[in-house]
Amino acid sequence: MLKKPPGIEDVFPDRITKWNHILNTAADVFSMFNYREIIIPVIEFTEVFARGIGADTDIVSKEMFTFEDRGGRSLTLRPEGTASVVRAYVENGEYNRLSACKFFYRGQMFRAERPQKGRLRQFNQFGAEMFGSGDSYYDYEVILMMDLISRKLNIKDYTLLINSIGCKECREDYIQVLKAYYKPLLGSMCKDCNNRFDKNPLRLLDCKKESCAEPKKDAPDITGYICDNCSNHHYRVMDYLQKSGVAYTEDPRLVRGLDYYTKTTFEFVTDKLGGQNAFAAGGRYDNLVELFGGRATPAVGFASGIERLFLLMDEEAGETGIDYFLIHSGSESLKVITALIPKIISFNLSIDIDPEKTGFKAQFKKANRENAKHALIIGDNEIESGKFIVKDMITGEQKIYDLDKFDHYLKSQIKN
RNA sequence: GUGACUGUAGUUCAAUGGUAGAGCCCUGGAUUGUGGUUCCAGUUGUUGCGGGUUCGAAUCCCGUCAGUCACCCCA
Repeated sequence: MLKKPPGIEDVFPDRITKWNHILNTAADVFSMFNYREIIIPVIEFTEVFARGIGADTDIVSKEMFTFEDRGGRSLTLRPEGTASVVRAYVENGEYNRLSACKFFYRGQMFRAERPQKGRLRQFNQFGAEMFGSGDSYYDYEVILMMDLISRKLNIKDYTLLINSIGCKECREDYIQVLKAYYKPLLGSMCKDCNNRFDKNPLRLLDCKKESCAEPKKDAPDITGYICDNCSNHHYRVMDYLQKSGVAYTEDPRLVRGLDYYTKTTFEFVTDKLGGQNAFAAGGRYDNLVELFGGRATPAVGFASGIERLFLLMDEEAGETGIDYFLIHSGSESLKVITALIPKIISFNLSIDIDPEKTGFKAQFKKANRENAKHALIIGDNEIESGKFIVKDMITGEQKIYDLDKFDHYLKSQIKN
C-alpha cells in the first residue's frame, strides 16, 4: 500500500466543515479590518528564508525542505509566511508605495521536524501583515484580530503573552547586560544554554531545564533596559489592549525564535496542546523590509496554526446532508429519474442516487446514511400511475404528487 | 537530530509460548416497494516486514519500517 510521508495529513470530508469554519472565521475578521488576501508561492529561493528568518535560527539551519532546481538554484518549501509576503511586497512596485498596506494569507507551511501532537511537517497557517506604519495602533490591531478569531472559534482558557524586545539599538545594550549577568553562571548551566550564550543570548531566558532555573530567576528583565521610544510604544500597545478589554499577561521573558522581530512580540498560549503551547504568535518587524532591499518600512504581523486551532475547538455537529436521495426500482425508472436531475439541481437542491441498488430497503438505508432530508421515489409503480412520492426522512411522512406537476412541486419547495 | 512507547480484520481492541477472537462498521434477512431502534445471519487477517530461539511464536530475542508521544525548537 502506498503511504503518505511522515508528518503529513489528509483532511477527509468529516473534518472539512470545522476546517472551513476556522478559515472562514479568520478571513471574515481580516476583511473587517480591511486586510486583503494575498496568495504567495509555496516555493521560494532559499535566500528569502535564510535572510528573512535568520541563518542561525533552528528553522533555517535544520528544519527546511530545500532542493535544487535543474539550473542548480536552491529552492525551499516555505516554512512560514512572513518572509514571502515581505518579498512580494518589496518586489511589487505598486503596493509598496501605500501606507498601512494590509495583507492576509493562508496555506501550507513545511518544516522538517519530528512530528508530534500539534506539530506536522506540512501544516497550515493563516496570518496577517501590515506594512508602512510604526504606529502602536497596528500592533494592537493585529493582536485584536487574533483575539477576536479565538473568541469566535470559542477557544477557551488561552493566555495572550506580550513583551517588547526593543529595537536594534537598545536590544544590543540589553544583551550586553544579560551576558554580563550570565557569564559567571555558565558553568552550572546546560549545554544548550552555553551555545545560546554566543548564538542567541535572548533565548537564555527561554530555557526550561531545571539546571538553568536557578540562574534564570534573577536574570535582568528587558523591560528596564529598552529605550524610551520602545518603552512608550510598548505601554501604548498594552494600554490599547486594556481599554478594549483584551486580557493579556506581560511576559518579559517572552523571546521568539525568529530573528526579524523588533519591539512588540506576542504569543497566544494554552496548556491543551501537549508539548506545544502556542497557537498563534507574531510581532513587529521594523527592519525586515529594508533587509529585503526595500525602503525602510516598519511592519507588524502574526500567524496562527490551523491544526492547533482545530485541536483546541470542541467537536462540531456533523455535516448537513443532501436535500433529496433519489430512489428507483431499476432500469426503466432509473431512466426517468435520471432525466429529472438537471431540473432538481437548477432549483439549487442537492441530490444523490445509487444506480446499482434496486431494492428499496438498501436505497433507504443509504439515504439515511447520507443524511438526506427527503427521499424522492419514482419506481415502476409510480411511472405506471404517473405519480411520484416524496418522503420526509425526518418525520417519516410521505406524500404523493402527479408526475406532470413535478416543476410545480419544485417551485413550491423553494418558497419554503 | 535524541529518547520512550506501540504495531493483530475497514476501525476500536482481546487472545498463560499451544487451532487468531469480540464490539462497531459493512452486506443480507425478519409479510418479497420504505431508512433510523431491535433481533438473526454472514464477509473480512501474510498478527507491519525480515531473521533468530523453540516440537510449536501474535506472544520471547535481534534487525528494520511505520505510528504515537516527549525533548530541541516552533504555529
